[in-house]
Amino acid sequence: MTVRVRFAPSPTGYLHIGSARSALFTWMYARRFDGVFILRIEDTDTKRTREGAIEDFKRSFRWLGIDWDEGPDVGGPYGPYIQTERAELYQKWANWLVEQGYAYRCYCTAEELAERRKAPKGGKETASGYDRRCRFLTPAEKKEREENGLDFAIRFKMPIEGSTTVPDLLRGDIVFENSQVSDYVLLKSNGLPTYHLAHPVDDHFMEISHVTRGVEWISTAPLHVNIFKAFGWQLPIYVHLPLILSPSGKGKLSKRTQAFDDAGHQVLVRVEEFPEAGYLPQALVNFLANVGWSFGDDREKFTIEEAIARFDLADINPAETRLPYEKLDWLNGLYIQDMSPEELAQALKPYLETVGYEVSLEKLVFLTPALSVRLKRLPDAVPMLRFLYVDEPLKLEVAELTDKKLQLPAARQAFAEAKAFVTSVEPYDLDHVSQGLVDIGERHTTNGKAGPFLGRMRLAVTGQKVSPPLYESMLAMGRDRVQRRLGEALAILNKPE
RNA sequence: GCCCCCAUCGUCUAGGGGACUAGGACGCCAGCCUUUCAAGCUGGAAACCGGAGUUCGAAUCUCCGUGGGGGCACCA
Repeated sequence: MTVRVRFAPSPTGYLHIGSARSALFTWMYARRFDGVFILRIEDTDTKRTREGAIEDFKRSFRWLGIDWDEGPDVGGPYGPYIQTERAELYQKWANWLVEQGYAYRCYCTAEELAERRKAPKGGKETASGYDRRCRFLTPAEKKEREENGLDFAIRFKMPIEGSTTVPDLLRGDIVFENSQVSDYVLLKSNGLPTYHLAHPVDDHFMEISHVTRGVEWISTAPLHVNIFKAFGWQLPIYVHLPLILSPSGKGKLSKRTQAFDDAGHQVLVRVEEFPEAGYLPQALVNFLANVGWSFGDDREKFTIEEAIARFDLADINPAETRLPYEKLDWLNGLYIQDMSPEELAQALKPYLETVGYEVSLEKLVFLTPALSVRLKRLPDAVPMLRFLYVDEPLKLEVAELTDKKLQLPAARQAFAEAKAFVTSVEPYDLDHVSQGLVDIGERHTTNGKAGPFLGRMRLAVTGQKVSPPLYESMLAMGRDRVQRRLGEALAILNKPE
């Protein structure tokens, strides 16, 4: 069987991280089995359609590295791929269902329906949603409504008795009592289809082999199965993908969930938020593929190609899940370490520039190797590199410049020597600077180790608790500024107590 | 309320009747290393939701609870 799968967003919002995972799984499956991945736009709710949404989706997909073989701008033999452009097709098949006795016209207005829905929900005997009243109109009543030119929607005649089995790849057969399923609207009174009609029609004519969609569709799946049966079309393989829950586990993850989880991690929901937050697409993709699916040999970090080679929809864990954001940070850090100094410097530049730093790529490339291991997200570099771009007086206490093993008189002595050393050392490079400072440190600490001194040095030179390693930082700052800084440090140390 | 789905460490997961003393990862804790912070290395705490049943044997199969989730629109 040819694998033809699709991702079908409605252009109302942005690409949700959960949808992105569903799309990723679907796409991986197509790539694994040399299938076709289709992008279809479900824009039949014209009131909710947002200008630019389609472009936003595409941008997010491109960033993630998900490409599509058929779709709005690439075309394909099964187009058009935008549902509003297929309106006639849906109308034709809706009418066919009416003619064949599988569907009927409903003249109830939206207001009437809303009013009736306010009444308490029925018990076991009643189908949810709609009471099917227009299904049983007498010929006279029907004639009267037609003559009055009433607007109508087309509803499916759901079998009232018996049961319907929905085969699901991840859960096996799911059986529903038909009485539980309402006569859903297929074609709205404005002539556009609902999802319930568009899904069978499009997925049939686009020859979709596997319908991947969220679990929220399970409850209407028996309707879909019956529509396929009425049309006499072959049922696709249904794969209802598990939902992503909010970090608290209360309800699904949405734009409205809390901004931070219990561990203080930022809860990002829209794919487009990830690049600006400093996540790498490889890391996000790796991360998403690892939630609800696992590589199989305890490996957590893998390339998308490696994952595709082993991926199967049937291996997806059907349980709902939360996103372990702290694991994303860890993975992202690993991918940052994989970048070359040049790549990382380039990637860091925009973040530094947005806060107004004047970035020299050359200096950045020099510092980047020392920096990369301590970044989880790209913008983490901004506070760490502050000392390089912001020249401000040192604000430190004496206590911060001394140590148990480097008490006040020794600290004064050591810093004085360091200042003199920095002024005179030739050449001013990594080897000489490090040797000289280690030597000074070893001579002044009580334990004869440079460590305590070098730690105070870092603080004095960068003014920061967290920074790249000392020597690299000193070289990047330049001799003059380091000298000046050490002078300030000395002044603090020499201040009368 | 009714229907449906799901259930292993805090979180993401492996496991699908015996190889389970339940494995890995993140996070957490401790130690080592160390120029702070990281990284790295070593070690540690940490789970089969409960109860029946089937079976010589159940984390794995069945049932009943419980908990969580989803659905009950002329939205998708």
